[in-house]
Amino acid sequence: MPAEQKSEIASVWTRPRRQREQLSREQIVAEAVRLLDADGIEALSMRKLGTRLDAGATSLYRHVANKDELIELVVDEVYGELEVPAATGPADWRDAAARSAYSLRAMILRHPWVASVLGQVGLIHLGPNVTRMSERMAAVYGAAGFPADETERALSTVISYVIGMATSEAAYLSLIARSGKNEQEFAADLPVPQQGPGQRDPRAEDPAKTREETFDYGLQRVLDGLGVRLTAG
Amino acid sequence: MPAEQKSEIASVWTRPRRQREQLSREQIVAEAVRLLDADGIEALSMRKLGTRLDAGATSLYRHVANKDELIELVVDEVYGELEVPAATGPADWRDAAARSAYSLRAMILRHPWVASVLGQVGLIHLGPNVTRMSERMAAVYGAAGFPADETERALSTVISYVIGMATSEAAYLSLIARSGKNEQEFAADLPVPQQGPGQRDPRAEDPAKTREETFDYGLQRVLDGLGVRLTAG
DNA sequence: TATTGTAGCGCACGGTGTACGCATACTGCG
DNA sequence: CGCAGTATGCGTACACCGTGCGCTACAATA
Repeated sequence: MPAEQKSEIASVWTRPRRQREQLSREQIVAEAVRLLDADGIEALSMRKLGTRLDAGATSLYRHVANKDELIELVVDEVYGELEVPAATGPADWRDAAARSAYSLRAMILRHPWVASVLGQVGLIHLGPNVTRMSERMAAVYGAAGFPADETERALSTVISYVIGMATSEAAYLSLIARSGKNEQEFAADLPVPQQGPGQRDPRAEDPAKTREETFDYGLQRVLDGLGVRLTAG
Repeated sequence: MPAEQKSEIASVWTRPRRQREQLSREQIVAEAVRLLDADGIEALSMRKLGTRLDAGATSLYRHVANKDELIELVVDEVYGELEVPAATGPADWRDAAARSAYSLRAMILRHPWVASVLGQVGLIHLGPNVTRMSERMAAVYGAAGFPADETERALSTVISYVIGMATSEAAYLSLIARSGKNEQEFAADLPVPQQGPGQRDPRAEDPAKTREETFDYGLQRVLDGLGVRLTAG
């Protein structure tokens, strides 16, 4: 039968389809993080991601329900980078809290796109890494000696501050990245209000350091405020 | 000539185009806010917005450079809703700061979509309302009596905290909105770890109030921490 | 070997932002 | 009043997006 023969011929021409190494969810998520880090959130499309993995766009849907779920997975992935000290006791609380806060800030600055996603993704039904980090941080604050029912609020306070500050830093850095300049050039060209023509803004010299100092200032104030509750109790 | 006649006939059939009231940037922005409040960020498209204004999608581009610029305008618009007390002096600082903070939180909860946008829009080149509010808030902190060079950082600290906390609240509320339930039902169905079967989570009774209390707790701690710098100086 | 499940993919659909050029309406001038 | 110049709205088109559907080729099982 010609039809059969034709299909045989076609299957001859169609190369025997070398064994494609299988896609996996881990692979997809890892490549998505790379793409996001390189090109930002608006550059993430299923087609581009598929191409990077030598796969068709729709193949990804065998391992991921949809794009939103992929983003949840990706957020959980980077939460896995956090370093939260083990809880010890009241003496070390402030140090451990500060380390956690710095680690969270560093993660957001390494992956500025998380900032643009945290507002849309509720952290409620997120994955194992988010859960684990939350528990570890809760343990740190639990061991600190806050009045009962306050440890959760204390933790939220610090996390909110860090996320708020780091988000605005990340947005700023994304803006710079899109402008093509580096941070110092960008800051130097920024119009600063109320300033004489001759004098330069001292902050323009090392903007990254200034950012970190601003972050640290706020963090210390927040920890000061929480510390009052500690000693009072 | 038939061609001319045809065009005349066509212009007869073509209704003389009743005077369309002009589109204006203000109108577009106001309608965009309404659409965003009603249906969230992912529902905002130029076509839908155009339809709501009885206009074609591309007509909007006469008044707005592109969608990103529209979003910047819209963000600036809602910043105009903030109520920031006039700066008076050290005695009133804490009250004024708290009022500003509450006003900012309320604005974000009224317009939960801003939370999902703050991470992408740098607040650097934003519009008159953002500028004005920033200046008013800076004045409040400037009159408080912080050591020189600290007022800006103090302000950033509080704003970061409020934005971080309100963003997570907004994400939570958006999630609920998508689920169709109301907040109380949603909270009741939420799995809460480590809890006996008989006892109910007391927070489930009035989740909105619990959220506000959590916000206030953190705000008071932050203001406490800043207050230390005040009295020390 | 025959069967059954599954990973990958081509195609298609409905949606998006927005560039372009035309037609109409308004404005300011003679 | 008449006309030129400009501003405004819009239809069309393009490239891209997320993703449902059904086909094919292979892996594992019976």
